[in-house]
Amino acid sequence: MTSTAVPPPTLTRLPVYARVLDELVRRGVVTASSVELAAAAGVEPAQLRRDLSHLGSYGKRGVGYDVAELRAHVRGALGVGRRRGVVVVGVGNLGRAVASYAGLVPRGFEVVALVDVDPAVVGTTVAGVEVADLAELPRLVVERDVSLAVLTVPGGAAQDALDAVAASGVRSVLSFAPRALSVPDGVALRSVDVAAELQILSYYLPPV
Amino acid sequence: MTSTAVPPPTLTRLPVYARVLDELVRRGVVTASSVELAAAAGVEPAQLRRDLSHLGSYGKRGVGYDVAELRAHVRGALGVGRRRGVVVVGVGNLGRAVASYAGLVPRGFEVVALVDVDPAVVGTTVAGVEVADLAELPRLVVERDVSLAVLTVPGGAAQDALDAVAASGVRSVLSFAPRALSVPDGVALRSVDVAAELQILSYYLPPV
DNA sequence: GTTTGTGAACCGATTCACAGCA
DNA sequence: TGCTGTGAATCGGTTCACAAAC
Repeated sequence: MTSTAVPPPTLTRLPVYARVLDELVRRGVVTASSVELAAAAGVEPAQLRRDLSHLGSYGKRGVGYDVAELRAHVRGALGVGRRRGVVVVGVGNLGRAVASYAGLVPRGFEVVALVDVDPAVVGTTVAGVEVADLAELPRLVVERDVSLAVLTVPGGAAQDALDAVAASGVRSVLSFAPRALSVPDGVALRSVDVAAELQILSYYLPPV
Repeated sequence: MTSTAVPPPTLTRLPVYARVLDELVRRGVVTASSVELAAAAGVEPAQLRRDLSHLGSYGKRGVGYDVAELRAHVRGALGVGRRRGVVVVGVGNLGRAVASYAGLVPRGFEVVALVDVDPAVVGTTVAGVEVADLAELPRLVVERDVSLAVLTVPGGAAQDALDAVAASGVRSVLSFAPRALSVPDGVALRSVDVAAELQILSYYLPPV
């Protein structure tokens, strides 16, 4: 099976596999079976084999997978081959935390721009990047080769922020705002809602 | 259909419905149909009706749903009827952002404890709460009635942190660490991985 | 008339189990 | 022999479409 579209559930697991393969490369492991990889990733072996089959046929029967080769293919499928510029929209506590997050660089992401609408924040420097006004966004996106946006604005500002980043040419957006957003054409949006995650976990707590 | 187990996909949508219903209550809306609710939540009407049917039968045919009543049932199903104490484990940038996040209180969550292992951080105050040593966790969980933990520790410390919160009696955990974690018995774990989200979004970017 | 709640059909992902290859 | 890749079976969620209820 060659690279036709990857099913969404598989896509969400690819970063996990990429992380596992990174670790194996770091430890100098050359070959790994689906059983070993699946155990490290926390999935079933059949699931992992099916997932990988959507990318191509990179294993050897009786042997397993070449770790370095497989990692290259997983990375290739995710499009994380090269550095990606990220703009953080909304420089509050969460925006600052994202801008300072050390886990991005090793995965190929670099926060190259920060924007906000608050004059008290614009002009300050966070994680080595000067905060610009939201109006500068279209220019920054072009000049600094921004591929992705992270929205860390209050819920009420999220739709405007999404429209603004879309208008400036960014097509992939990660939102932390607790809102259902109307997604402009051609834009890929993923959302993380911390309060919602806690509410989901509350379901499993013993009742009152 | 009465409240047997709620399917996981439905469970992830309930917080969205809760938010929509909050907004309608705020605007003084008394009744809403599945079509209206679904549009506000960004799902299909049939999906919403099926989801709600897992909670019980609270609509009136020809009329729709009583907004206040439905909200009470959704909240009840999520177990967000009353305030829940939260401990934040790991007081770095992200931990501070979570502790300061204004979106938690309106949804019934209160950060009542912060712990870290770094002596430079222990003893400082963040968002009105003094940071304690990780060793204090079992005592704090009991004394401050902690129901949920948020792990904002480096990846390498995540498994230990999870084991520690589980040992101290917390059964619901939200982790921000980019690791596959082995989950202790009886613990519900959800994970948010910001770098993984960006990698998933990278898939949709134009190739190199 | 309107709208819910739900069987039934559909669709897609997961899992099984084994043929095929190293 | 050992392990992959994948048809086939299975499982579960989504969507359709309509009878029942208001």
